[in-house]
Amino acid sequence: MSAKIISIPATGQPAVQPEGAAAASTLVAPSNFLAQLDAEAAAALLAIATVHHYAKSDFVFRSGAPGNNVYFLRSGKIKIHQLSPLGREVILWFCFPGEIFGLAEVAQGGGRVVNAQACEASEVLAVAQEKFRDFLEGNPRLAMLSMQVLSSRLRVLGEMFVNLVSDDVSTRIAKLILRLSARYGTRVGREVFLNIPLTHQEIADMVGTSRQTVTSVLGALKRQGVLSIESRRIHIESEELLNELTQGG
Amino acid sequence: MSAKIISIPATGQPAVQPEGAAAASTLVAPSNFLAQLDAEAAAALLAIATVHHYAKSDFVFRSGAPGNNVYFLRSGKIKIHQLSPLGREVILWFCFPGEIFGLAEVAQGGGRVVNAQACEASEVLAVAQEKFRDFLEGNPRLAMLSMQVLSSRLRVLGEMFVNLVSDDVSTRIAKLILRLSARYGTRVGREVFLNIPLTHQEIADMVGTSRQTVTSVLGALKRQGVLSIESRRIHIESEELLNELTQGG
DNA sequence: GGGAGTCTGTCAGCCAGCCGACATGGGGTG
DNA sequence: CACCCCATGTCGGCTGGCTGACAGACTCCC
Repeated sequence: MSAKIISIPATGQPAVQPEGAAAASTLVAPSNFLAQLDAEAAAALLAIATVHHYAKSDFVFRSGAPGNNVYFLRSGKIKIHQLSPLGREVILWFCFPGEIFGLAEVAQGGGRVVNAQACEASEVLAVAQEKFRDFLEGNPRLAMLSMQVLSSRLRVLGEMFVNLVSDDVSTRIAKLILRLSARYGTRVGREVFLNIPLTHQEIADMVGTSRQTVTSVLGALKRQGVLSIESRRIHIESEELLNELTQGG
Repeated sequence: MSAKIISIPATGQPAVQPEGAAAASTLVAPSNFLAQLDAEAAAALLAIATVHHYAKSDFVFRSGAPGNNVYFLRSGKIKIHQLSPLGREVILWFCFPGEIFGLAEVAQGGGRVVNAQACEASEVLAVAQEKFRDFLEGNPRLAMLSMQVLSSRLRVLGEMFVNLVSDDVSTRIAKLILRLSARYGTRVGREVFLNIPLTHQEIADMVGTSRQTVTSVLGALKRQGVLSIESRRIHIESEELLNELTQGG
C-alpha cells in the first residue's frame, strides 16, 4: 500500500563477531532474510507487501487465527510465544529487524499455533500467503531460504528442548544468554553487549522457570563478575566463565 | 543401486481415525512423503536413491557427521535423538515407514545436530543432498512438501516444549500418548491401539523425566482403567479419561 | 515532576520428582 | 532348555525450585 519505504535496514545490532566464533552460529540462519535474495526478487516481494505498525504489546497475530500472511520485521522487536493451558506464557523466540516470521503456516495451511506480539513499537511488512506461495514456485532460491529459516528454528528449538530436559536452571539461563549473545550480541574486545532489554519474567518464560529463580541466578552471576545488567540489557564481562558454567554443570 | 524394490509401502498402521478427529492432527504433516508427490517425480527421486539396511541400534547418522543425504524410511523405526552433555538421551521424535528424515541439514549445509538410530531392523532410501537440492529447484511441489514437513516438526516440537515447561509429569505422559496415538494409532471403536513398542526409558527420554517416574505414572493409569500395556504396546481403553487428565491437571 | 504501575530483590515453607538400591519378570539366544 | 540381560516394579530419603508474600527501586506516562 503506502510502500514509501521499501528497503529493510541492516540489522540494528551489527553482528560484529569474528567469523571464527561461528561455533554456536552454524546453528542459526542469517537473520536478514531479504538481503539474501537477489535484488530484483527482493524488490518484487516488497512490491506486494503492505506496511503495518504495531504499538508495544499489540498482537501481529494470535494463536487460532488463520495464517493469512508472512511477515518481515522492519523495526522493533516481536515476541513469538505460546500460552500454556494454565495461562503461562512460553516464549519460543524473538524476531529482530530483517527477520521473517509467520512462515510455518504458509506451506501448511491451518491456523496459527503461536502468538506474535510486539515488545515495542514495531513496523512490519506483510505479504499475503498465496502470493508468497506463488512466489516460491518461481523462485527456488526463496524456497531454499525459507527452508533454511525453518531448519534453523528447528535446530534452535531442539537445542532448547534438550537444555530444558537435561540442565538445571542456572545452566539453562547461562546457555540462553550465550545463545542470544552469539546471535544478537555486539562483541567489544572480550566483552559482549546484548542490546536487548529483557525482564526477568521474559527470561523465565524462555527457560521454563519462575521469575524469582531468574532473579537469584542472575544475582549470583553478577556477584561472580560474569555479567552486569544496565537497564535490562545484559553485558557479559567474562564469556569464558559463562561458558564454563555451561559445561561443568 | 540395487533398486529392486522401488515403491514405499503404505504406512504399517493405517491411519484409521475418522477425519473428524483432526483436532490434534492439523498439527501434523501427512506421514507418507513420497505418496504426496506426483508419480513421475516420486519415481525420479527413487531412481537416484540408494538402499541401505540397518540392524537394531545401528546409527543412520550421528550428530557431528556431515549431512550428506536425505532419507526415506521404507520399513522399521528410526529414533531421532540428541545426547545431552551429561549423556542423557533426549528423543525428539520417531520416524515411521513413509516418512522423510535428515531434511533439516539440506537447506542449510552444516553437520548433523541429531542422531538417527534404528530401533529395529530398518530399510532406508538415501538421496544425496546435492541431488535432492537440484531436484527441489525444478520441483516446487517438492519444495512445498519439504517446507510442510519442517513446519510440522516445528509445531510439534513447539508443543512439546510448552508441555515440558508448563505441565507436570503425568500430564506430559498423557499428552505424549495422545499425540502418538493421534498420529500412529489404530482406532477400533472407542479404543485405540498404538502398535509401537516403547520402553519406559524411551518414554522418559521423550517427556524429560526419569524411568522410575514413568513406571509409576503408567501404573496409576493402568489402575484407573485408562490403558493397558501388552508387550510394550500401549492400548488406550478410555481416550476420554486420558483427555481429561490432560486438561484438568 | 509526581504518581502508578511495573520490575527487582529476598525469604521461608513445601512438595514433586530425582536418585540409588534392590527384587522380580520375561523374552530372546546360544 | 537354561541362562542372561534387559525391562519393570517398588521404596525411602533428599533437594531444586516453586509458591506466596512483601519491601524497595525504576520508569514511563500524564
